[in-house]
Amino acid sequence: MLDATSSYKIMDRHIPVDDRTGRRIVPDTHSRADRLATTRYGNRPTMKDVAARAGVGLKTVSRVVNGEPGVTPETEHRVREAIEALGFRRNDSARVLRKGRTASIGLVLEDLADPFYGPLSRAVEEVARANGALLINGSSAEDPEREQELVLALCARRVDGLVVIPAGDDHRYLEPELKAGVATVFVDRPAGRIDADVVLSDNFGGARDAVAHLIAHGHRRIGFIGDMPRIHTAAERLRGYRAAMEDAGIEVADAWTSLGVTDPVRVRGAAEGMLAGPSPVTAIFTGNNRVTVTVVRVLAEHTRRVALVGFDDIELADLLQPGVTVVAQDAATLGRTAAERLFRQLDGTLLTPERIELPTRLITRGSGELPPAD
Amino acid sequence: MLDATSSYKIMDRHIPVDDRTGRRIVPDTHSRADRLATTRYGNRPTMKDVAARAGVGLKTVSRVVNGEPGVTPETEHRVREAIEALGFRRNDSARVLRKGRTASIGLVLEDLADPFYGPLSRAVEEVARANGALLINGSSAEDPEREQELVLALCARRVDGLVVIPAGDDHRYLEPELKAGVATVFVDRPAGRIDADVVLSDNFGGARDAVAHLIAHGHRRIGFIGDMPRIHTAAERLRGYRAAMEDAGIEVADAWTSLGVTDPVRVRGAAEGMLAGPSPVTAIFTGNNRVTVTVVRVLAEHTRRVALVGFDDIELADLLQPGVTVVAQDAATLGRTAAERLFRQLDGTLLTPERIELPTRLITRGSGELPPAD
DNA sequence: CCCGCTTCTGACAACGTTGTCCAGGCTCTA
DNA sequence: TAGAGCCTGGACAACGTTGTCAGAAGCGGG
Repeated sequence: MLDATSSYKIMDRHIPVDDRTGRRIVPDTHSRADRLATTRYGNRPTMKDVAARAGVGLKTVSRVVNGEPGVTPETEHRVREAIEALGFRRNDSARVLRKGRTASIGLVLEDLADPFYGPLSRAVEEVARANGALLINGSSAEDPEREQELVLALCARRVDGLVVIPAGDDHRYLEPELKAGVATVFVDRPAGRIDADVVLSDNFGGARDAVAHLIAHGHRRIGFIGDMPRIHTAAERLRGYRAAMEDAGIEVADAWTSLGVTDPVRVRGAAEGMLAGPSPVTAIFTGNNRVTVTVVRVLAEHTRRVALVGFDDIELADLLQPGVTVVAQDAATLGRTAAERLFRQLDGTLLTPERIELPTRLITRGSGELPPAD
Repeated sequence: MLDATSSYKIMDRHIPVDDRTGRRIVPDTHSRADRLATTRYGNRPTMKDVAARAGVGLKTVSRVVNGEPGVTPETEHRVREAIEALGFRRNDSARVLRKGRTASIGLVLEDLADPFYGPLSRAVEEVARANGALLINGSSAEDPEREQELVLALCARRVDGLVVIPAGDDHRYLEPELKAGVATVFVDRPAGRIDADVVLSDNFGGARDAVAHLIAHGHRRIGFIGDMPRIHTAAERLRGYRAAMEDAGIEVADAWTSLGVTDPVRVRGAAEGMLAGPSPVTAIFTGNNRVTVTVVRVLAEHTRRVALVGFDDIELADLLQPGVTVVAQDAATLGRTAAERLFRQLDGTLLTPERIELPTRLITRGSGELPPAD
């Protein structure tokens, strides 16, 4: 799948090639510099070329480029001139091969376009930058196979570490990589069947608080619309919902919960269903931001006022009528914490995997404080 | 800055090291396989190790790994067993060095956390994936120096191509890279002082339409709040605003335009300023999504109804009272178009730089259709 | 039985960089 | 002025992979 050879044609830059050896043929000027100047990467100059032009040894160029001591100012000047003249830039691929560290980390998430992941990946990027690393990014689209494919492609690139928001629930395929020293932190959902660092929100507690909040405002018939329970966060939020109901001694009717429903059309259907019938719900707890947005739309079309608390904050939630009460999780902190743990694994100060749970915050804006309207 | 050596310590995995040579010391079992098994990357097995274990030559392993023909099923089976047993994974860094292509592209944008860039980078990622490439991501934070630093770091990694949303206005530093064959496409804003592919929205036309829309609804005193005119999009939108006003024969008062203002506090101040005074504006045209959001908040606090059209769509804009009329640009198409052109550059079918302008779309939702309230 | 052909395999060099180590020239001191 | 020690510079190998090429083994036909 992710394979360099088959991907796209190598652009031939119209340089004659020796049929037998495949080497580039260059007019032989009998000058060492000229012969050396013929390399690949679209004929990028190498240290060898710079050395030839500056009339110094290869290693001396390396020393200048890397700011190592032991080069006279005069020599350094000549080298710098040659670098400038040729437009040389060090090839980090080769450097990586030699040094064994790529100074890059991989981030696999569900969907870059989801507003929840924007701040998260930005936070990871900031930490990476502070540690001199670049960020390689990929979306799994909630597909376990694609997740694995991406993760392994990143491992083949020899990223130093991985931040993974898992789509699947079995990560044993990562065992050889972990053993080989690839630092790994899972975020938002725990890893499956392996022992690894994980940073998550208190999904259970947040959901329980949200539903308890609705109960405290007098609701008894409370609906829940969430994602597939296969997804850890969804399962935890469902568990929180159930716990709060049970704490209040309320028996949950089957018609009140709708699981595995996220696309707008089906969410709409689920919401309509709960609001119809002989004993409709008077409040809805929505399991993530996408569901919340759709339910807000549905409720806006209804005359009866139905209370709503959503998991995840949404932009402009305070400007709606009524404002949308939410359980907010801090995506940026999630990402920052995970990335920081990653680099602590890398510098060796972090040894045993831990599970870190970050608190959520209930933000009341009106929709969650509406009384039941029977 | 982005330097592999200084970034973080290499984790010592408690393997004794020869002080003189720095090589790992391994109990000498006099077995070739055992000696070969000692490599780097946290002691990852290499093809050499696999070869030794399978009792075949190095190249045969390479053939199996890459699915090249000319290996008997029996040999292949032995090799695959060895790969499995050792947890071998091909080192793409070495592969890249040998092949000269990294099958990765770089994306430099302003801020991953900005909702406008989420869909854009997702679209770029999709195209990259379809072409077998990975995506390396970085945020410039609207800082030209940081943009350059990032771009050059990506070039040092030898990404095959770059998609850049420029922060600066001088990209001559890219000339050696372009000459060396790094495919490059600029998005959202054109490159400065170099000739390169660029994909942008019709900022001028969109802004003119937006303001003309307000004028058509009877407004004459129309304010504009936008970003620094140093930023191309901001300048174009300002130009569109001016053009629409001029077309209608309206002279723009100094107090009506506010430039270089994006942080919420100052936007709020600018908006309040326009709405106060002897002849306040009756409508505001906001230059980007962040400004729009703040102005929506400000207007929500005012009793007098002020018309509003914003550049960029915002989520839930239809649910506000009134719905927010916007000029929407299609971030995903922007990204997809740019990435597709990038790969067409790479396969050699695209030769001369072009400027592509994508149309914008005026979405009327209420706020832009309010009549003037003097 | 030998020759030539095909099929499979492996030795070797190369990609561009960095780490090691040694040579040569210099300075400084006795 | 000779010897020790330091500084600078360069030759060389190695990182893990792939491309080239040639050798070995198997096989059929003359």
